[in-house]
Amino acid sequence: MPVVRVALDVPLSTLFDYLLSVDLPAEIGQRVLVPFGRKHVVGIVIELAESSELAVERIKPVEQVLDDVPPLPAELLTLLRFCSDYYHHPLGMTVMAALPARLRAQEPVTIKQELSYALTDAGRALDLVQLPKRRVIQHRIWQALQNGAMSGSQIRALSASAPANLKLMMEQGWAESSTIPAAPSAPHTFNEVHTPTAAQQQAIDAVAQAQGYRCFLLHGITGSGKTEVYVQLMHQVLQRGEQVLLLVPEINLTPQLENYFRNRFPDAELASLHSGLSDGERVTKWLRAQSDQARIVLGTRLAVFTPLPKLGLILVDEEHDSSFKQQDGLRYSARDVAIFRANQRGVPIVLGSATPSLESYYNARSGRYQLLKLEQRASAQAQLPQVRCLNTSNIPLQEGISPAMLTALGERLLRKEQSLIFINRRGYAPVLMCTACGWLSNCSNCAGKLVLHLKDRRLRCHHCGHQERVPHACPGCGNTDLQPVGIGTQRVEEALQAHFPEARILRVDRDSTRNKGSWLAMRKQIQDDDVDILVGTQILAKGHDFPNLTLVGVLNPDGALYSADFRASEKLFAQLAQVAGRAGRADKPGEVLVQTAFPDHPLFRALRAHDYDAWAQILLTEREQAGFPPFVFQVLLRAEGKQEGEVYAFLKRAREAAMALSMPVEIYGVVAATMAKRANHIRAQLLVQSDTRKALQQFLRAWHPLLDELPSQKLRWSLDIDPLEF
DNA sequence: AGCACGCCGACT
DNA sequence: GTCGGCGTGCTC
Repeated sequence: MPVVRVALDVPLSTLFDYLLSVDLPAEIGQRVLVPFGRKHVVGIVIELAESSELAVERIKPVEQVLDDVPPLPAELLTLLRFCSDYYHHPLGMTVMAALPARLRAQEPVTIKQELSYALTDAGRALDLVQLPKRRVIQHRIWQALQNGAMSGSQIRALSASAPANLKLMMEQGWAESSTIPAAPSAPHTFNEVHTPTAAQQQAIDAVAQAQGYRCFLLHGITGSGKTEVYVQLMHQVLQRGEQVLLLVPEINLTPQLENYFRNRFPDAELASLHSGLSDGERVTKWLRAQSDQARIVLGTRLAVFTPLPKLGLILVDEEHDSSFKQQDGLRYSARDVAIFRANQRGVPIVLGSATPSLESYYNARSGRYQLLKLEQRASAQAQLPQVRCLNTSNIPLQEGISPAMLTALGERLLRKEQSLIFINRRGYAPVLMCTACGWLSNCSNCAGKLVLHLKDRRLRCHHCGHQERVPHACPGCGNTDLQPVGIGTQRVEEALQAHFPEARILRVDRDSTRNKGSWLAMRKQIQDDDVDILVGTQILAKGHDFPNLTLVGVLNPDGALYSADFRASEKLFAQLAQVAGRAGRADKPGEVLVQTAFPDHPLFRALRAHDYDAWAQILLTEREQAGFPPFVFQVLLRAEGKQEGEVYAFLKRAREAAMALSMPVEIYGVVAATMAKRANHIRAQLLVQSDTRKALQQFLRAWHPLLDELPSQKLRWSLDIDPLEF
C-alpha cells in the first residue's frame, strides 16, 4: 500500500505516515490535508514509500492533495532538512516555519491580479488648494504617483493608512487602478550610472570568474561602493537569465533598496520580502520567485528559504549584522544557511561588510573564503571622517555631555550643518535611584532595571514590557529625592534643547519611531534640512545618507569595552564604524567625537586609524587565547521556567548526560543567563564547545535524544547552535 | 504544541 | 453528587 511521509507543524522530530489511495497521486513537496488527532492539518510530503513500519490499521489516509500551487522543489526540501539537522529543530516545524502562512493553511491559494495605481488627468492637475499639504498621506501618495504607476504593495509601503487614503483619492476621481498586463518579455536593460572603480572592477571580475560554489568576503569601508559591486554582479546574472538572492538585515531600509534596484534594473521583476507584507503579498512573491518570474529576490533572513529554480548568485549585505540570526524557534543564521545554499546549488556567494564578523574574517584569512577589499571611498573627493576621542575621565560632564562636544555642536549650528549624537540607550535614564537608601528601580518580573521615561512619567522594563508610574517617594524608605542615574536619548535631547534653545532637535529611537511611517517622515525632515541635531540610537547608524551631516558624537560607549559578553566589543566597533560613516559626504569633511574614559583602548585606536584589520587582529588573538569563536564551535542549552529548582535540576541532569558521553567536547558549568529572570521566568544555560563543527554535531546527535528523555514538565528548553547572545 | 484522558477538591 | 484543576501521554 503506497504511503506518504509527511512533515507536520508539531514539535516532534518524526515524519507521519499516511495512506495514499491510487486515485489520489501525490508528489514529494506537495501540500496535503491529513487527519491528525482530532484535527485536520496541512503538511508537506517529504517521502514516498511502498509501505510503512507502522501497523496498517494505525495509518490514516490522506484526505486531500492540495495542488493549487506547484510542489516545493526538492532542492528547497534538502536545504530545510539540512537546517533541521544542523540546528536540531524538528523537521516539520522547520519546513512549516519557512513557508508563507498561506501555504500552511488549507484554504486554496488565490493569487489576485496585482493592480497598479496611477493618477488620472484630474489627479495630475491637482493643486494645493484641492489637496492641501496637511493631508499628509494623500499628499505623499500624490507625489509618489507623479513618478508613474505604483503597485498596491508599493503604495502600502508609503504608510499604513495609504491604502485607505488612496481609496479616498480614487473616489475623488484623482487616481485609478488597472490590471498590470503580463510582464513583457523585454530584453534585460541595465542602467549603467557609474563606471566601476578599479577596485570594484577587480572584485566584480573575481566573483564573475568563480566556477561553481565560492564564498567571497567583500570587505569595503563605508562609501566604498559595495552596492555597485552587487549591482554589476546582478547584471551579469540577470543577463544569463538567472535569479539573484540578496539578503539584507532587518531594517526599515528595504523599500529604499527596492527602489534603488528597480531603477537600476527597470524591467527585471523584483520581489521584496520583509516583515510588513500581508499574507497574500508574501505568497504571491514566493510563487513569482518559484516560477522564475521574479529575478531579484530582496529580503530579510526568512527570504533565504525562497524557492529559486534559477538561482545564480547570493549576496548577503552587512553580513556581520546579528539580525541574520533568529533568536527563537528555528535558531538559524540566514548568512550561514545562505552559504550552505550556495554550496548546494554550486553558485558564488558574496558576504559584504565594512566590519565583517570575526567568523567571516577568520575564514577569509585562512583561505576558506576569498577576500575582496575596497579600501577607498568610491568618489575620490570624499574623505574619511576624522575620529577623535574626548577623554571623559577627568572632565565634568553635563547630563553626560562634555564641553568640547557642546562646542563642536555649536560650531555646526553656526555653519548650518547637521550633527548626530549617538547614544545606544533609549528612555530618559536607565535607572531611578533613591539618594537616601540606595533603592533602585528594579523590575518585579525581570532581573533588569526599570528605565525612566520622563515624557510619559513612567518606569518601563525593556525586557518584559512591564510599566508603572514614577513613584513620588522611595518605596523603600519614603524619601522623596529620587534621582535618575545615567543618560538616555530623552535626557540628552532635553539637555541639548536647554543648551541650544534655538536648535531644531529630533530624537530618533524605537519610542519615537514606533508608529508606522513616522520614521519615513523623520527621514524626510532630515533630508530637507529641517533638523539641526539628531539624537538617536543605532536606528540612525544604518545606511542612510544625510549629506549635510558633518558631526557625529558618541556619548558613552564604554560599557561594551569590558563586558562579560565576549562579542560586545566586536559589536561596538562595528556600530561605531557604521555611525562614523554617516559623517561627511562629498565636499564636506566629517568629524567624529567619541566621549570615553579609555581613549587608549585598542578599539578606539583602530577606530581613529580606520583600521579594521588591526582591530580584528587584536580580537582574533584574544579569542584564540581565550578559546572562543571563531576558534571553537559552541552550542548553548537554554532553559527557563517559573521554578528555579526545576530549571537548574534539568540543566544539571543535561550536564551529567553530556559528561557521561565522554566525547571530545568541553562542557561548562550550569550558569544563570545574562538576564537571569525575564517575565517571571528563571533563566539559566549550559555551554558546550568543541574544536570542530563536526565533533560538535556528533556530540549533539548523541546528546539531543537524551535531552528529550529528561523530565522537563514545567520548563521550556532549547538548543542554540552557534549562539550569538548569551 | 494541542488535546485528550484521568483522578482529587469546592460548589449548584 | 458534578465542575474543573493541571499531571501524563499520544498524535501516522
